[in-house]
Amino acid sequence: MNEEYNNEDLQVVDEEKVLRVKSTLPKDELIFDLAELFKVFGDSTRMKIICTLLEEELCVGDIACITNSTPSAISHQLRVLKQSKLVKYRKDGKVVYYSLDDDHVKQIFEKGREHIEEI
Amino acid sequence: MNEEYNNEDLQVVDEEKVLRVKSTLPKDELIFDLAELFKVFGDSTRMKIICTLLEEELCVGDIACITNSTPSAISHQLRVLKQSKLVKYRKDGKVVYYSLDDDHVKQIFEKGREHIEEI
DNA sequence: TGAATATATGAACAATTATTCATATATTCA
DNA sequence: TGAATATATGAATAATTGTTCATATATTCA
Repeated sequence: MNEEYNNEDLQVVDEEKVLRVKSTLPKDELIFDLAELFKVFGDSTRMKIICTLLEEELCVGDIACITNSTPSAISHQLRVLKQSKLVKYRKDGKVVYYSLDDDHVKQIFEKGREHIEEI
Repeated sequence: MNEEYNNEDLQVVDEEKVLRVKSTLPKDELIFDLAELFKVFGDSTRMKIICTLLEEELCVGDIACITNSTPSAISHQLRVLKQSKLVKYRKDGKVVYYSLDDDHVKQIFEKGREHIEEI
């Protein structure tokens, strides 16, 4: 943000409107968290991982195989998905199985798909 | 993607599963488009713009004022939102009014908020 | 215990991108 | 017509980020 810029330079078209909308805005923190959440969906590799996990629980190696990626790249991205509470995991010996954490992922995915397909 | 890496190096844990999930994956193009769509939601400035437009139609200058940003930055980001068909606009003289293009934006926003707030 | 395997992770590099600044375009109105 | 205003946009810069590579950790099993 340009620290020099002062919005008072603007001739606001509708000052009342501006004040009203400003007062209804969610807290900056929520807006930031929402952006961070959608950022996680905003990468092809992670979106592919999500698509595989929509089907069933899978281990890292299998996800890598299905998505034509490397286990390392997948592991890095699973970490991101984990941090956003989008996936959970269970360990079984050497193998770590990942699955979607809750139904929001599927719902967000579906809403996105609806938007894409209705254009 | 590492072109050298060959997934045949992996000892796939469950080959049948891999083939089954692989066959149900959406086309690469849809996955890519979905990631591109969510990428648009994945920026604080754009998320703020979306929040303002959830309330009502607004012109560029008013959005800039409400979000404490510059008209230039807002205009750049509105372009991105426009390209994803998330916002539409109408001109009225010098002023351009932007609004959300359809209800998907609100729905995606709400699903995201639900996820955030239920953690 | 030691080799093999699955996954995780840190550092580096390359690519993407948001903002700024300068400027261009479009519109109004005196 | 020309000044003022609203918006748009291109280029440059700074910051973020995804992948790779090397390596570390954890687990199994011979």
